Amino acid sequence: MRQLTTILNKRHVNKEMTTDPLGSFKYEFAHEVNRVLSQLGSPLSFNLLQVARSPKDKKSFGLPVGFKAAKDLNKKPKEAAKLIAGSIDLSKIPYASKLITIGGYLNVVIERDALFRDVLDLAGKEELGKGVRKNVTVMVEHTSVNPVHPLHVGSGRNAIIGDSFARILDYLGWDVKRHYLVNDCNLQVAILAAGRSKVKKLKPKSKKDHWYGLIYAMANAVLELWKIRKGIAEEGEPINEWKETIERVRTQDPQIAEGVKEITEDYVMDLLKRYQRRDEKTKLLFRDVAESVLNGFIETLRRMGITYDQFDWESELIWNSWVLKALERLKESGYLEREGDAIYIDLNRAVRERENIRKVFGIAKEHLDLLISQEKLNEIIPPRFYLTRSDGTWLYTGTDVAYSLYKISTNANRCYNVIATEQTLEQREVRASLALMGYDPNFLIHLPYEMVNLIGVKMSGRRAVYITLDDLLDEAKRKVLNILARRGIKEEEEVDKIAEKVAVGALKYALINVSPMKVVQFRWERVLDFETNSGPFVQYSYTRAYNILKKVKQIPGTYDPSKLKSELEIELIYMLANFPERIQSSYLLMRPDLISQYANDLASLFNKFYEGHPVLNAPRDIKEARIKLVQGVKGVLGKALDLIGVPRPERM
RNA sequence: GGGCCCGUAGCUCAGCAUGGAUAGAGCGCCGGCCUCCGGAGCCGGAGGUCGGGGGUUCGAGUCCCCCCGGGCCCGCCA
Repeated sequence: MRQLTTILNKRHVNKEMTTDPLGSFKYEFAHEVNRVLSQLGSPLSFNLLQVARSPKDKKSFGLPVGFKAAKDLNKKPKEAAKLIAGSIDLSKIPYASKLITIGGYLNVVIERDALFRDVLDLAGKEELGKGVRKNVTVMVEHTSVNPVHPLHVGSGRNAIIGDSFARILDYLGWDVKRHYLVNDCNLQVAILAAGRSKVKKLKPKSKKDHWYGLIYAMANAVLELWKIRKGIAEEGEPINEWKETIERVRTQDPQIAEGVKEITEDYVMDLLKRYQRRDEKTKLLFRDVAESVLNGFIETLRRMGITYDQFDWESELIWNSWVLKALERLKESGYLEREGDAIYIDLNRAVRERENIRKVFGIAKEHLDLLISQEKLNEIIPPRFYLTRSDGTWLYTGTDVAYSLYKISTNANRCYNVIATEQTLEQREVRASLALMGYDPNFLIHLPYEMVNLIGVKMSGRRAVYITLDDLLDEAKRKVLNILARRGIKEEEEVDKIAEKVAVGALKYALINVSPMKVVQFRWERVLDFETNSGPFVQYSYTRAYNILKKVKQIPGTYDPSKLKSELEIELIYMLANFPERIQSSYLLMRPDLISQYANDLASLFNKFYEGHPVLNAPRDIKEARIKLVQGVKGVLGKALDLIGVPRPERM
């Protein structure tokens, strides 16, 4: 966390401050206070985040310097604040007009008109909080769902968070490359391929990812039942659930239920082995399956406005010898071991011997000694990190290490991996592998998120029990169309476009608006609720601002910001002024939900303003100022929607 | 058993990186507002031992420790 503060205090170094008027005020204020404190011999220091708006007078910003410095200066809080105030040079602080002390607080009264003017200008140009182009490439890997069944709400959360985070990085000035790892070399795909091989003659009857999802469930059911008969099934594989799965598939597609039968484990493993060895016939089977499902994904994701710069195929990592390059480097490290054809990294030894590996797992030397003496090291760190199976096929872990090697060979400066929290340990193991290969493990940054809990249903891809994104989008769209019909928007083509935008907004907002570290409690109603705190609510406010501006012939060149003096107007502008800080937070904390929360708050405040503040019908001077305000709100609201990937409708 | 995460209003969630100046939204419930830029809106009301207990501090929802409850991980699955 110390690191975070350091970043925040360095923010003034680049030119971004020019797009963050309030931030530059806060920074210089804290900086000036720090200067005086050190002059007075106090080691205390403040950062810009601590500068808070005064809830008392509403027009000043303050720091609790008196309370904090009381001891150092050997004075009461009030006197300490006054003493510090005496040496503050206001000319060093932009937008500062007056210094006051309230108890132990040292407050600066802001030059409101100047601040408002700068904020509104930047907001209107949609440049508030925008970073300068850095000419540094950053990679974001997200979605990367196994191509075995359609995208459901869980995978949707990944894609939406990942896409939003990429948009935030882009706005802040990085060149973002969005990558999708197509996992086509694992057991799940092999099971699907095995199923497909049993019904070669069938042609897809529905959207391909949905259709293949049925084959996948059927293949799983048949395989598990076979395992149960052979007595090699894992515990907790109840025969009934698999029979139910077969019936579920039968009701949707009897041909699949009839066609897919008798799949053995040996058959699946053999297929996988052949594919990884690039057997041409097997390749045709796997690629056809994986590409079909992936194309279904792409269609859905595209509908949601989520696109990628590159799709990286796991199989290519094997065939183009990235896995072998990784093995070579790991061999050089001396920690690569082998047990028959199963290859693994001796993590236990690596952790004991290598400081950089301990660092990846967050274990200090002293802690390590304690763990070793208590024989508890293996409880914390799995002793072996397997990369291949004993039949020589690559595990996901192995190709993931190779993938990391590939990533670091690009010109990217770092890579965010948007991956569920359940893979935290695996992500550390991969980072450790990167370190053993001689690279900086911090190149990879795990952006973790929790799962989606479908209330009342236990989702299972293997059993074809899930809510698909396609179904959610369609259902939301139906509801929007109903509302639009009542609102009298008739042009058919436009109605469809609007409904699509609103449906997408509703779904994306519902999945992004929770902190990534919390499990989303998902209900259909949540996506279909278009009231306050929803995507459509924010979109609605946006269209209100948009349509006011549309009726304005010309945005005034000059205006008087002091005409904006009602409490709501002032609050609105301060909220706009906070946007850059919000973006910074959401970047540093890897939390796109902070943007959606902000968008909702801004929309809500704007609606209140809208209710009681005529714009077009106001007297000329007030009208000019309010138009600038509306333009600023529209700009920031629009940009916030962009950052969370929610479309901007113009009517709805 | 060990590690990580979560616990704030009936429900779903902000607020915790910055300890500070009177704990916030939405949904649901109760009651109001469409001659006026779009009512997917606005206004008002009821509703809280911030999981519990210690500690640090002038001050703790926020920091530290212990405990309780829930989730995830500890696979030659991904």
